[in-house]
Amino acid sequence: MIEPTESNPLKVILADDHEIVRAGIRRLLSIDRRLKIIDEAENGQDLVDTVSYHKPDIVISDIMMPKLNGIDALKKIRELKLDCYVIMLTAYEDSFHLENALEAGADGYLSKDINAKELIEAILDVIKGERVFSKSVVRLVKKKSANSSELDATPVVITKREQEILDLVAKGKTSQYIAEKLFISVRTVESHRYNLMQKLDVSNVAELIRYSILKRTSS
Amino acid sequence: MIEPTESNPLKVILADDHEIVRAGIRRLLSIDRRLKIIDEAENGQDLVDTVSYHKPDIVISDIMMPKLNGIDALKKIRELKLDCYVIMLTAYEDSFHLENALEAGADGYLSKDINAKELIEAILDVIKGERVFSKSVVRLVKKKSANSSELDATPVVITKREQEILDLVAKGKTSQYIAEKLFISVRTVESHRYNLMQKLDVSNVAELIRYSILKRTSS
DNA sequence: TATTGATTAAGTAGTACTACTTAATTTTTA
DNA sequence: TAAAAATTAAGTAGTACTACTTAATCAATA
Repeated sequence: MIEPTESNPLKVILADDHEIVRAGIRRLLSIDRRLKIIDEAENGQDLVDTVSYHKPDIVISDIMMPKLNGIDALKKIRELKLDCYVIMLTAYEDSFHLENALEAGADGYLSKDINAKELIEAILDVIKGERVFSKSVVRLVKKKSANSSELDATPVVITKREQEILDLVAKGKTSQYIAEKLFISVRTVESHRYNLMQKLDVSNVAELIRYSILKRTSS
Repeated sequence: MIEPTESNPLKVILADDHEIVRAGIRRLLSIDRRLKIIDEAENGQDLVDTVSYHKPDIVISDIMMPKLNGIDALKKIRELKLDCYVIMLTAYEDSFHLENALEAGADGYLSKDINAKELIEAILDVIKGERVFSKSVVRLVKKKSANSSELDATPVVITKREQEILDLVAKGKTSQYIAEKLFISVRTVESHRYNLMQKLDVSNVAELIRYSILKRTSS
């Protein structure tokens, strides 16, 4: 990719199901004339279609979207060998989504907290072939790469029992309730909760729920 | 509606995005020959379409579905004056969804924990013109109708600040973190959390998040 | 059958959340 | 500008969750 210029700008496609978010990104990117948003998509299916049609240089996509989520859309884009860089822009700063995104072939994984300057820099870096992560995500990457030599890709395996407990936790049930329902000790439930959080690299029920709800939406 | 019989069974349509759930309901209803499932839908849009086409006697629908959620689908069904009873079958036992469902014109609101006998009875009751709620939901209804004479319909209003805090809570942020981010006291954040839970009639962060995520999916 | 993985459970300790009240200050609106 | 609503904040107390460890039992499988 040659250096983008005002007369030969980067072709960008945005994907997010919320008009507000798209408007926000449009706004952020509007300050740099080297970037041109050529189309937008409000779900993963639209995204795959518009990427096929427009052949953009770069895609900036949300993860949680109706019809087809961002990660599955990314997989399709890679399958179809549509040559473009893809940055996931998301509210989920956990290693579960990060890993899925990387595995699917994302070139970047940025938090929605990002500002204009950072986003534009990230795009330009990605175009140069680099991978970008927002600061808040770096620590997850570090943690992972410290444990593994290069690409460990240890898949997160949630057992049947854990899934059962996760579902109840996500419904707002207390450990006490879950214990009674499943005829096990409160301490056992707590163990499962703890193990789940370890596996998913989160530290509270809120993030646990995001995982459980998103997983359902994505599959 | 005349009494359904084996030779003249009730026409039922199911809507749920998960094949597993539909299969489960099919199973539950299969024991009563007076009920016949004539079609299924896996999202709200499909549901509206199939109801328009098939004119069923009764619809049993999930709330959280892609494309169009169950409540919005119900609204459309009512708008289109498609004459049928609608029971929401859901995992969300909170007054937020209950109220939305009732407001949209639901004839029943049942928990997914229901068993075959209860479900069949509920359907037959609804056909007689009654409204049905599963036990776990009754307490919510009671609470509401105690305060209000008949139809209070006090809308739940979440202030800007509360929304801001809800979003952070839903991201898994602690009160400590939120306080620092918004330059307010931890106790203030806790007050907002408490008020939010009161307004939404829930008692922990898990249910709070369901609300916040679902609200986003539904609007 | 020996090993691995799943499930169970408890110890210990700290942190965060939840419940409910009261009330002062802003801000908004009638 | 007075009244209402929103935001702030703290008191008090209890409950639930989170962190990390160790370990027994059971089931599957190599």
